[in-house]
Amino acid sequence: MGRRNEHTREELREIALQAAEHLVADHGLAGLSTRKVVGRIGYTVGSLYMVFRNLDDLIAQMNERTLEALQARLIAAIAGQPPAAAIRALAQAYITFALAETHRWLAIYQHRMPEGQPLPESFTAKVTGMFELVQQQLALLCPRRSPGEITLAARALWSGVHGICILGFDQKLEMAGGPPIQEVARSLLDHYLVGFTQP
Amino acid sequence: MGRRNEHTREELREIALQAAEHLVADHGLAGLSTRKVVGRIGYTVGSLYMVFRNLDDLIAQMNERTLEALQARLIAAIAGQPPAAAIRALAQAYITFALAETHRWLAIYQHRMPEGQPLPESFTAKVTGMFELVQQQLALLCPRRSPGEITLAARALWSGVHGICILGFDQKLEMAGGPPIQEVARSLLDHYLVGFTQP
DNA sequence: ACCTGAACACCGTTCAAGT
DNA sequence: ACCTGAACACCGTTCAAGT
Repeated sequence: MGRRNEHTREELREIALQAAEHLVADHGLAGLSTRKVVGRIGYTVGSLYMVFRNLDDLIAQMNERTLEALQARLIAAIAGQPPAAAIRALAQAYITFALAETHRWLAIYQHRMPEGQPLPESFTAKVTGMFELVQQQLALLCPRRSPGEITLAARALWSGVHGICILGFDQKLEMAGGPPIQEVARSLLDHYLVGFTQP
Repeated sequence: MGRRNEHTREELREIALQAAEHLVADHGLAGLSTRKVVGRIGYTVGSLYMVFRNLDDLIAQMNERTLEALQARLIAAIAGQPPAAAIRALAQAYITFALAETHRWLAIYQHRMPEGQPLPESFTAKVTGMFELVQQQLALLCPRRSPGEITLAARALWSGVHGICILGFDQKLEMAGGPPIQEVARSLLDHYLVGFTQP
């Protein structure tokens, strides 16, 4: 036993995160466990703790990678678009990602750090960065509005789109026969922006 | 052992649900377990399965009671209010409940039934009932709008308010220094309704 | 230094056995 | 009929021991 050195620390981290992502994509966050991760990569439980502080740390790092993928799609979606179209493109890209990567996207919000422990700063930084994409386009669209008003509107719209996705996937607000979430989001943006862009 | 008959089935169900509610209120859904529930009520694990199908069933029933409490507050909030004020009152009452009963309210959305298993019909019925409160007030406010438009608007607004609460409590969209969620919700409703009530 | 695997304290669920 | 408590298969985490 011991000392195999088939992988560097960084390689071990990478294959563990990939294994975790596969497990979550297939069975949701509840289907993830340390033992299943190491089972997939041919290591034993203990070795995970060489690379991650614990399971919560692994999940946080996995979710951070999901955020990176999401942000890349968002940035691609607004490329070259004027502000009004960009805001709609951001919402649609968010929904498209949530629809395509449902389990991985859900895991971002399902996971909660234990009581006192905060998320790593790099994590919150990525969330803030994504949020600023909306804020920038809103500021371009409504140059007369104060920074405070822009922040408020960005939060209202982004939270709104997120809520539409969350409740759309839960069985909680059963969508059977209801309007598709793209249309709900479009309604939210269109009507809100009418009110917000007016004098 | 066996055969104590200190409680009827219904009483056992009641004290178990109360114990579960206390555990969740104090430590969140993650702090709930069958063993902790029976520890609190002086029974052993096996006895839980006389009254609940499994832990998921217990949680679903607990969440249904939370929905009942929430709905009661919502109904009280709109009493005697004209439609426009009633819609704002619904949003504020939802936020107030989420702020006061954060863990129990979060548990409604954190819990997910295993793969195939759907939520009991009584559960989805209560969600639908709550949702219809919004729909009714919107229909009163905008009698010209078609039922389809009313449904779309109700879903957009209710999902929006929900998303504002969810992201407000997550560290995910860090609220530090940001506007309070009541104000974000007010912004969402005000601007949306300007656009929606216009010709 | 790297990795194992046993150990520990938990967990959900089942079920033979007791009253 | 009601309830127990042992049993089973899982889980996250730690750490002495091996190379």
